[in-house]
Amino acid sequence: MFSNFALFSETTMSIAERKEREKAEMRSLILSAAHHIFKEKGYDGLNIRSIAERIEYSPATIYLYYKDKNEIFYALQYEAAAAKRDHLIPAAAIEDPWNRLIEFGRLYVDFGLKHPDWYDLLFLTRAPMEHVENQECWTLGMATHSFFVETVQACVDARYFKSTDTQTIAYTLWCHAHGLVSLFVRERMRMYPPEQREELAKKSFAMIVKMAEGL
Amino acid sequence: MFSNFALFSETTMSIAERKEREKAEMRSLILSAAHHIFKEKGYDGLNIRSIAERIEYSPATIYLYYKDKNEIFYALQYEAAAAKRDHLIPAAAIEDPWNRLIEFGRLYVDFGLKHPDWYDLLFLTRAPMEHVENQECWTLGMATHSFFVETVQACVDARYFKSTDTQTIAYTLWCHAHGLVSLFVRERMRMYPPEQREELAKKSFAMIVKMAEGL
DNA sequence: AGCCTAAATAAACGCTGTTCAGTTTCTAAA
DNA sequence: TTTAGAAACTGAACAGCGTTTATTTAGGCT
Repeated sequence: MFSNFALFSETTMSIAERKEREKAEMRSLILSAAHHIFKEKGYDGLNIRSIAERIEYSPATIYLYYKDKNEIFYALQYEAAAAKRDHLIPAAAIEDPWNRLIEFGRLYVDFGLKHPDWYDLLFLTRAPMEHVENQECWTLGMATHSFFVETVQACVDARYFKSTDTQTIAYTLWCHAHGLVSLFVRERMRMYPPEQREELAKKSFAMIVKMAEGL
Repeated sequence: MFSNFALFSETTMSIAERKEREKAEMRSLILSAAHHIFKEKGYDGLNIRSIAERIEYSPATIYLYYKDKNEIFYALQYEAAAAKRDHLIPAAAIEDPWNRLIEFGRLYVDFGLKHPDWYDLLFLTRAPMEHVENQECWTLGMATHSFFVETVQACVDARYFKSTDTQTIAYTLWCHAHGLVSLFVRERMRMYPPEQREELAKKSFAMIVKMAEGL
């Protein structure tokens, strides 16, 4: 009757460990399936049944490992955040803060244009943002953003700007980069001829750099 | 047998006119219902059945007046474009191109923050953009955008900038404003404390104006 | 071997956009 | 005024979605 309270035997322990490991493996199996489908068909083409089919389980099984589709969304958003961080890492090696800032910006835009789906997931998708603060992806995103702000701060400290309002400078530069990428990702560049679009983006990036020099 | 080819009688004509009028009235009835539901429940809360219920027709009837949900979406997008144009109109009265440009930008951001749903519909919603070029909303949006570019051109002509690259200047300013609004609309300002957000937007707008002065 | 728990699933629910066969309403000609 | 035909409208269904439930299957413990 009170067997629940008995200490675990060694075999029980190892079995419990295996169970836990299997649970984690199943979660990552589901996630990697979601990842693949997302990359192939985009977020719209991603649904529970297609995940289930790919891993050869029933749709209901998914719900034993993820509470709902949002949890999968959060996990995927974490992958996007990691991909973005990895893409930006090369900039961190640059010592001069000004050059680091420029390269960071260039890589940020580059990431957005090369991986529109990831960017979309991170910054453009409607999601239950009320809960995202508690998610890993949020923490990671904040860390990357902090790195950006710190680089701006380093530029301020090194007197690259006249202005010392680090937060506003960072935010303003981010707005530009985010706006630029967003117009591409959500296909609002159609008002420009296809062959002009990328050039316009490059010119605009160069222009914001010039503008920032005068700050 | 060939009665199809007979000339319409006068009564037939007037009836045909009434029919046409009724058709147009029905279309606008559907659209205004969609408009209301959209304003109350947002785009996600808008569906064919809710429109049908509101106008007291069956869902199938909707399809006699609009090909599919996308056509309603386009019509709604036109309303959003019209609302945006109306919001920006006051700027057109300002004679000095530089002040006109600033006010245009201020009103643009103001519109986005005051009507996030409209802004979303215009610039952030995933839509079958392949066909939107043929829609009225696109024409209207292009006209408003042209007004913006012309204002930048007027500033260039009046030597407000050293640079003469009108297109890139306009695009860069647009990127900033669009990015700023997008971060609000898609709730990515959560990394800043609520009470700081609007102030940051204002400061950033002031900063981009300052930056533009040095162009 | 038998019991209990945990894993997996088939089937359903309620929601969506959309279509179609069938009914009702209206109009034009006899 | 009657009647054939067209036009307007709708109930019911389909296929797809996220999610839940009752039930079956499998695995580990006594």
